[in-house]
Amino acid sequence: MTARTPSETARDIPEATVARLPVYLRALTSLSEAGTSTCSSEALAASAGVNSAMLRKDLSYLGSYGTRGVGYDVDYLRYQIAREIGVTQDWPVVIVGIGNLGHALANYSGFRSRGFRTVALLDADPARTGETVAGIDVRPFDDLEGIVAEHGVAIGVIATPAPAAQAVADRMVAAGISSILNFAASVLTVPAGVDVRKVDLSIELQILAYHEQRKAQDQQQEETA
Amino acid sequence: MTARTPSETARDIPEATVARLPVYLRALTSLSEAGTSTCSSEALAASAGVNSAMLRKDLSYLGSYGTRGVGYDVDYLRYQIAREIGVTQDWPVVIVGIGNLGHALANYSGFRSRGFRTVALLDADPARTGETVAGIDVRPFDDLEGIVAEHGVAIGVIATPAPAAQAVADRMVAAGISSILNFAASVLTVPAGVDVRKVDLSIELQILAYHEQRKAQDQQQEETA
DNA sequence: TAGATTGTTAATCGATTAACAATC
DNA sequence: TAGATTGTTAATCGATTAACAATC
Repeated sequence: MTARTPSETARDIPEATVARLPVYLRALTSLSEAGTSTCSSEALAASAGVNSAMLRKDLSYLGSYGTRGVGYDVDYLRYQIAREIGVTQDWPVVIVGIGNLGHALANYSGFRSRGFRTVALLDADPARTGETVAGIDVRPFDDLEGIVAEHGVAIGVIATPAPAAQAVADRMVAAGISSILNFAASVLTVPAGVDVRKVDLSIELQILAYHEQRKAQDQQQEETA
Repeated sequence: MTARTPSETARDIPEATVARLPVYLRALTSLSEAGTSTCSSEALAASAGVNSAMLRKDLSYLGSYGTRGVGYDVDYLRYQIAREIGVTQDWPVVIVGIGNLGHALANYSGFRSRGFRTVALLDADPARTGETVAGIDVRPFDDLEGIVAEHGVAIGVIATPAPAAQAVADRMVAAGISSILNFAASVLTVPAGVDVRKVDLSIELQILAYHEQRKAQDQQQEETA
C-alpha cells in the first residue's frame, strides 16, 4: 500500500488484463512458430480465445504496438508482452513437497520454456531426500533459507499436503520469498506485500459439477414444458 | 441459451459466487471436523479467506440458512452448499493422458473425498496401457466412448500434451461429455453447451512474476526518491 | 429488553463490449 | 483515394463493499 507517483500509476494494469497477458504471449509464440509474422487483433483474439475488443483494450494498457490498417508484428508484440510480464529473463523457483504432484511439477517442461528455472526441490521427509527428480536432487526442507539466499529466489511453489502448507509458507516468507503458488488445499495467511495464487483441482471440478447439474435441471424443465 | 422461466431465473447464481461455494464448503468441512457446530459469517469468512459481507451476499443467493443473532449451523449449511453445487452424490470422471500430471491426478485423494470418482484412466500410448495407477488400469484411449456410455460420464479431464488436447476434447464431446477440465497448454474450441475450465501452471507463475517485477520496480523508485 | 448477527439495499468499483474516429 | 484495422471513448454489465433494518 505504498503511495504511487503519477509515473507509476501510468503503468498500472488491471488485474484481469494481467491474467490474460500470458495467454496472449502463448498465442503469439504459436503464431511465430507457425511462421506468421503479422496478425490482426481479430486473428490473435481468436487464437487466444477472447473477443477482439477486449484484446485491443488489454494491449492499450501496455502502449501502442500495432499499426492501423495492418495489425501487429508478431515477434515485436511477443517481446513487448514478455517484457511487461517480466519473463524476458528467468526466475529461479523452489518447489516444496515432492509427492505425486511435486514430481509432475518438477518434470513440467512448460516452466523452463516460459521464464522459470527450478533451482531446488525440497521435502521434509528424509525418505525422499537424496532421490533425483527431473535431474534435480531432492534436498531437506531445512535447506530452504540457504537456497533462497544463494539463488535470490522470489517465487515458491507449495505442493505439500494441506496441513503442512501454512508452516511452509511462513518459512518461505521469512526466508525472503514474496510470491507463492499454492497447490495445497488450504487457505494461506501471509503478510501484506506477499502474493499468493492458489490452484485447486477439486474446486475446478466442483465448479464444473455445478454447471453440469444446472444443465440436467434445465433439460428436465424442457421435457416437462 | 435456452429461454428461462421465472422459477429457473430465481436459481441463477453469479459466476463469481459459484466459484467461491467450493471454498466455503471446504471451510465448513474443516470447522465440522474440528467439532464446531455453529459459526458466524465473520468466522466462516475468515476461514475461507474472504470478507464477511461478500460471504453473506453469496449465501443469500442460495436461500436463508442462517439465524440472526446466532449465525449458521455448520453441518446444515455444509449440506445446503453441497446440494447446491451438486456434490451430494459422486460424479464419474475420466482422465485422459497418464503422464506425470495424469499420474498425480489419478492419485489425488481430494477428488474422491469431494464428490468425484475416477472411473477410467485412458492413454493413447500402447506402452502405457496395461499399467495400473492408483489401483486403476490404464486403458486405450479408444475405449472412451464405451466407458462414457457405461458409466454416464459427464466430466472429462485432459492431461495430455498440448498438441493432442483438441482432438481429445472433440472425441469427449462426441461421446457425450459436456464438461472438461483442461490441463493442457492449449485453447480448446467446443460447441455451445459444453463447459471448459482451464488450469495452466505456467500462466499462474507468470502472473506472480508480473507482480514480483512490479514490487522490484516500486522498491527502486523508493530508493531513488 | 439488550446484544448479536443475518439478509438486503444502495453505492462503488472494476471489467467487458460496441462503436467509431484516427490513421495506416 | 479506398479499404482495413487500431486505439479509445462511452455505455453496459457484473462484482464487491459498507451500512443498516430486520430479527433472533
